[in-house]
Amino acid sequence: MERETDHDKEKCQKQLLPLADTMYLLGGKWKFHIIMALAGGVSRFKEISKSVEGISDKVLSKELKDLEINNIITRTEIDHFPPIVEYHLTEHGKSLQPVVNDLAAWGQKHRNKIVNGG
Amino acid sequence: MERETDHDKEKCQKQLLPLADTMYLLGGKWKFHIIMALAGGVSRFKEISKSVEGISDKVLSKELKDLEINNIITRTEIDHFPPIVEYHLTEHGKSLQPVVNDLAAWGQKHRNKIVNGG
DNA sequence: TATGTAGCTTACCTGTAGGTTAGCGCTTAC
DNA sequence: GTAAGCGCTAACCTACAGGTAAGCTACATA
Repeated sequence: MERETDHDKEKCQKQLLPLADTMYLLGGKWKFHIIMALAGGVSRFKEISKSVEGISDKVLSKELKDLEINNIITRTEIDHFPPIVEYHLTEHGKSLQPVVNDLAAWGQKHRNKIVNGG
Repeated sequence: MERETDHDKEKCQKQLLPLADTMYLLGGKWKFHIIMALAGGVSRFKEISKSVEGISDKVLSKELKDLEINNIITRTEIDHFPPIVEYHLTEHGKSLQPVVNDLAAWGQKHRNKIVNGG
């Protein structure tokens, strides 16, 4: 019954919570788009909304809030009229980069598998 | 305007599709639980449903179908009464392991950051 | 005869992510 | 005076993921 190769049930169980966190945090339709826009040097609200095609102001605003709460981005208001608000990736946010790359790489491989009828 | 460090907008755009695929494939409430159950040596429907606490038959059945379509698992019917069906990770499915580990590791780090008020 | 079994499927219901539209404060530009 | 601009927010609606409950096959046991 406990005949597993290099697998440890406890360890797996423990992975599930942080995994769920991550998936929740990065899930949804827009998170990656936004993160990548920010990674690409875009920083102001309208710039992001232009860069992330199709997103509405409301949703963008909400997603940015989510990301800020989770310490992925910072929000800086500059006292000015019309308002200026800048968003930037935190170090923690930047640490997502390799994970995202791996995910994308796997996704690419997966795409080929499926398309080529693997 | 094109002043980016090691960042390439095109590359990012190209990442978004496979990224979306992956997130769609692994997203939802149960996929990881199921994959981990299978990775842990569990293979029959009822075993999985017991191992993945809280999942309903209907949802498990649907998720397994999804995973099969996406070539993450195989489904083998054994002619028998009562029916016996075995599910196993494919090589492709197993190749998710490192990605999942990275994701979980980042999630763990993230959890600490947030909990410790990073 | 009734009940339990494995692996589903069908029908139905609910919660929520995300879409649409509108409007706010406050200034400059026509 | 009125229109446009930025960064939101509020009100509303829809689609879909996922939950619950029941039923199917065909045999085995009580």
